[in-house]
Amino acid sequence: MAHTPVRTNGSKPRPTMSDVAAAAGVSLKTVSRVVNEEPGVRRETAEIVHRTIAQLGFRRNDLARALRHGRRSGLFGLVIEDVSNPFYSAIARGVEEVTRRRGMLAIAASSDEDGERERDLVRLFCERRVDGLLIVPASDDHRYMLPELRSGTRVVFIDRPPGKIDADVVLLDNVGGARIAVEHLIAQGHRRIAFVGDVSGIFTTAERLRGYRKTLARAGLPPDPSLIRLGVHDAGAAERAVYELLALPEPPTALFAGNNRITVGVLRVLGRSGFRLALVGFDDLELGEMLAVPVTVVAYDAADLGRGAAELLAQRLAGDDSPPQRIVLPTALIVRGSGEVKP
Amino acid sequence: MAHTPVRTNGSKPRPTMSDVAAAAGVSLKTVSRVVNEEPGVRRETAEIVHRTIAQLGFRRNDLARALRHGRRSGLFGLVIEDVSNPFYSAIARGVEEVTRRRGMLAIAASSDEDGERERDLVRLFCERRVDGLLIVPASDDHRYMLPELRSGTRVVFIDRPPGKIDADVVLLDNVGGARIAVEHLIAQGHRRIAFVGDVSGIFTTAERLRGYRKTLARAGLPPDPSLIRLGVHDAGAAERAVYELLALPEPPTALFAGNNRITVGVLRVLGRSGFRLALVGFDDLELGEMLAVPVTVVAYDAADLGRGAAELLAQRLAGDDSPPQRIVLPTALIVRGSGEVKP
DNA sequence: GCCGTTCATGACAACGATGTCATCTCGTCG
DNA sequence: CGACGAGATGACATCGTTGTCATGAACGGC
Repeated sequence: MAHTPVRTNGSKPRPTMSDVAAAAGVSLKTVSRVVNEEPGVRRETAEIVHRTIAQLGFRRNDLARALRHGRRSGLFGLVIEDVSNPFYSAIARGVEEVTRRRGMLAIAASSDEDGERERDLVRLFCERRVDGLLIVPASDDHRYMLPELRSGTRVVFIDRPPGKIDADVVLLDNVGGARIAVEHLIAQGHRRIAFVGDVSGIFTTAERLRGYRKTLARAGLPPDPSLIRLGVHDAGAAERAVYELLALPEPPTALFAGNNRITVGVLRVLGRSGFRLALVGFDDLELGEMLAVPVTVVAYDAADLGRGAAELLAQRLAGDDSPPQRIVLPTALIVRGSGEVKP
Repeated sequence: MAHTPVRTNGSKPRPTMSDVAAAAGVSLKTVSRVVNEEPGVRRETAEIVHRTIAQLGFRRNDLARALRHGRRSGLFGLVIEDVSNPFYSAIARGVEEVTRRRGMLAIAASSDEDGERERDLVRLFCERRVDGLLIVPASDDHRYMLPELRSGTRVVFIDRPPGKIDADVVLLDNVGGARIAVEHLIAQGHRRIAFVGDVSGIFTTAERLRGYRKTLARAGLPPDPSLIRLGVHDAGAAERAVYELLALPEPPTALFAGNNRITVGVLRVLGRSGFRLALVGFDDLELGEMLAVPVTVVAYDAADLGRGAAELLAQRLAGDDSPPQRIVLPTALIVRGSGEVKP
């Protein structure tokens, strides 16, 4: 335990360029030149300055630096539902990969699906003069950020399109994902395929439902409203929905779960009750292959959402003023067993 | 080069307090007073200013604000291994809960277990003048940050103690967790209990190994070096280690897995081979109860690590200069089945 | 009616960095 | 030998905000 003691109370203020200049016997501007590796400083002078910097432990103040007119803060602001949710933290990771390459940083914060919190975060981020915003929408009206956009702060939306404004957005192919899921179940011979989804007001739910309906129609299967359960918000509600479906006069033989929480609820019922029911879920599950019922899912690369959005944002900041883009990322079916149960 | 502000499109620059002052026909300082809700402004005047602010879409510039001497940036810097890893993102969530309550924000970034990257991030954070740092160590020598600490930037370490400096740290009770795991296996009647762990140089591995050894000794069970496998870094290596253990002349009847990656590897072997082997893992697994082999684990609240560390950091910034603390958070056994297999 | 007090407001410097421009010192060429 | 250009360096304003102090008006007490 031969530790160097941390001296915290007698904390000297951070040295500034002026301090370095004084100690090195040069002018402030010369220090600035050395720090920024600008030309026009004699090698010897630069060395002296470098030594002094190391000796004083000088660190350039990026706050002051960004203050000068036209300078950028080098920050992206990321608003997601919950930083601890694997889907969103994967997005954050994707964003970080882009910011890291550019020597930037990202501030992430959770909106917890609260529109007001989203607005608060946007305000906080703008007060810190982030160069751009990346937002997974929690509110359905984004006109409140028009003044920010006019002031040059750029924004790219992720996973859901913005409400009432036109802006860049990076989405998953929700319709296509639903299509491959339902087509897979149809190919196994199923004719009565149920859909359990979250509140239909949520963009992703609506799109997945749309894909489900379209695919059934294209296969010539008659739509049956009793097989569609919406407003299912958590695993518990999903369990109840499944029991209701199984209690129908003509129960479904297959089920398409609209997101991972619902898939978990369905799996609980299947694990407990021993019902035979084919299942394909949207969103991959960690350890999906090691579950008691290995689950077939529609998967995608969530980090790509973050990467794509951050790249687009960077492109916008670099001056790209083309019309707003809508980027759609592909989904793929991962076959593990639960979706291959025959009717 | 003429001074050309970087402005991406035809966007107007953000209005400043001066702009508001001019438009409202008052002085800059009066606007400042209104914005900061300082006393000494007539209600009427304040109203005019508020209207002008709304009309121009003024947002106070926190960069400029933080520049004034002694002001805080209102930012915490969080260095974790990987923002997309559930353990670390839970920590980030805990930190966010604290910063949110205080109107602050946190910048999180991933060190990817790279000591050099950790130093880079600390440098970046300090250049942005974060008020404090929260670090899950990736390097084993933190003397490099002594100058920062002397300048008043506070730091709290998470999950692993710092190297070669003395500072606050919030840890899990690794020894205690190992103890309850091994005691549980002993209580089931096991006498040959193996330990599979990561590189022994990692603090958490060393502590868990220590707890394992101590508990065996206290139970009067002879230590057997052949039952200890270290340097196991991923699930694949864990699989191989388990096969080796099972091939011993006197194979173990129970196994304590040092972390979640190892637990996954062990579960794969158990799922495939049908071996009977009791298993307790350190770290909970998502959907642990729904796995083919429901897994008994040593669990804890990772968010508490973040919360505790952030609270402590805030306390330090508020002026607490007491000696460095070591906070140890409890762990608990979650019994699900895999640990209750009899010898 | 004068003076001291309070209250509202404003002028100005400072924070730490960078952009602009001036100055100063050489070596070199005519 | 003197003018000149190039390279090195520095003085100073500036970014947007807040802290300090000054100013000016209104007001009450004597």
